[in-house]
Amino acid sequence: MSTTENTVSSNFIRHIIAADLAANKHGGKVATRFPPEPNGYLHIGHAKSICLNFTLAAENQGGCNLRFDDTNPEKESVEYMEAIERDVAWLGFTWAGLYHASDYFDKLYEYAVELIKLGLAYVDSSTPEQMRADRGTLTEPGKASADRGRSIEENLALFERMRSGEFADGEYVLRAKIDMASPNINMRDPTIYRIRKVPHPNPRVGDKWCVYPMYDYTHCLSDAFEGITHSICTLEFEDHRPLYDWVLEKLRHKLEQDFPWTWLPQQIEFARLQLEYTIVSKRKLLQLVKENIVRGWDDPRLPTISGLRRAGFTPEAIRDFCERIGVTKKDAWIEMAVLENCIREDLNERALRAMAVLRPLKLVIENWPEDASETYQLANHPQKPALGERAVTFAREIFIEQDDFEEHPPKDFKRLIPGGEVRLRGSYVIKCEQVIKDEAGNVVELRGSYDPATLGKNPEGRKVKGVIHWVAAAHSVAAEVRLYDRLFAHPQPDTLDNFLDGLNPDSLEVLTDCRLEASLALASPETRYQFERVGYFCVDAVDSRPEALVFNRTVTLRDGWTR
RNA sequence: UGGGCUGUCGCCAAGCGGUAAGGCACUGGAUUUUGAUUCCAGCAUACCUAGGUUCGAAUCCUAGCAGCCCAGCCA
Repeated sequence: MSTTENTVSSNFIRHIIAADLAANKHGGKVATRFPPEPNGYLHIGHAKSICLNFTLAAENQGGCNLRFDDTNPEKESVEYMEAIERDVAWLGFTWAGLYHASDYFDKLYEYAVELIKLGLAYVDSSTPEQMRADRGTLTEPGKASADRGRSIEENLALFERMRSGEFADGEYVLRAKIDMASPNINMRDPTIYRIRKVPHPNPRVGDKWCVYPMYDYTHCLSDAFEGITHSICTLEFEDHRPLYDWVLEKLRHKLEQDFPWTWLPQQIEFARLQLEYTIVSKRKLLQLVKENIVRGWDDPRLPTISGLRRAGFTPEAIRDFCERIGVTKKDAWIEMAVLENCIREDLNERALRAMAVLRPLKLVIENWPEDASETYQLANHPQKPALGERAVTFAREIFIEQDDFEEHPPKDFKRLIPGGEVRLRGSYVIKCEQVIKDEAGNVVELRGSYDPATLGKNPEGRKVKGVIHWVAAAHSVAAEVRLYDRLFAHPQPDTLDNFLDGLNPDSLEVLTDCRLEASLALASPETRYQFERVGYFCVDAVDSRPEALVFNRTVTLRDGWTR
């Protein structure tokens, strides 16, 4: 009956969960987790996973954990962990529990010992080179290492010595004993523990360990420890699912002993987000930051959560985007227009309007008295009176946008031309009487007149089509405005041999001579506005100061007029 | 050519044997003191291809074709 319900699109994971619930598979429970490795900042691709995991749990009265997948201390740091927590919270989600895979190291070790006792894991002294050679190829089976037949007792002793620090990095590894001839390379006796004599960033771990478990071994068990029902990850882990299930199945008896109330989790894979004209790879993002190609992880040109936030995106827009793009197993490239539409739609509703002249051109209203001024109360939002009004003052000398005057206008140009009339937004209709140029022929100033009969009403006997924004010179404040454009000129920089070749050389233009209407003088950091006829802007959270305002362009307004 | 996965409008995406939802983009037109917003209209006889089963197939079967992922002591 309702015509306003937002049609939440179905997806294959929702189907799976519905079926599991119907079959009472996990005692009617749904528990998920978002498991980032703290080796970089979160980006829009993570947002897709975050939204998926948290909403799936919430839709089914379940919880979603935030779990740091911190099993590789060489790449991870607390700085990243803190940034991740901040970003997930900013997106609007509350985790049921906050965990670290590293907090499971004791248990994980104990389970590894169990695997050895079961004859399902062995300590191998092969070098990385030897292991690679023994692994075989995509079409040929692998060969067994000489250590594969080591006795359980010997494996137990060696693993204990690995743990106690007797061996150097790389001297030994612990491997699962599965099948060197498996067509699935992940099953050819994967390494599950390696020696790394480095401290761990988790303060509760510190330098306690010098052997660290690998992802495949750690992840499935961590899921089981936490009672996760649906372990959602991206497509590249599809080939790892048999290993995920193998570990759980072999250790099932121990899990059932330690967690008698729980169940074995199931891994479900979906396609990761691919967004045109940008990059969502932590490695490449890190490179852009390290090489100073951008100004940090929160550079507004980056698709990081912190970059989007600084650019002026709202959590609501990002969540809306994640819902709209859907969840499937198909490699898909999302057009940037979808993201842009989401933020425009949100900001159109909530951003207060204001006038800002980005590239000022002086216009003197010659029939307006020297020292007179007039103040209007203009609506903060044309469709929402409830959002109030602000005062805007008009005077003899004003600034208009350079783009809004054309000496030789193209066809259908609706703005100001020599001898032509245009409406000043919220004020009078004015006419351009004279164009003043410098020696080089550049237009440096305009002289004009206003029609006193046009305030709040249309002139009689003629139509004035154009409306332009303006600011009174003496009633405006200076500001720096940063115009951001897509970071890459190439739609799929990821597919290039060197993704840096796809960079857009004009991704940032800094305008230092902008004039804003006076009401903006008090704008506080992170406040978002629509500069009428120009776009949505946000006060920069890092560099803006009351006496030196800095605005970032979030996105332009749609422009149906093709220049 | 080993294994795993995918193929519905320009880009996403519903659909699960009963005769192609929706969003973005695009194109018209209306309203508008933002060339914005809003509104209204249009936009796949067609679902990778070819066969087959069926009264009926995007949905089932068979054979192809195309694309993506995997040989870290990364995740």
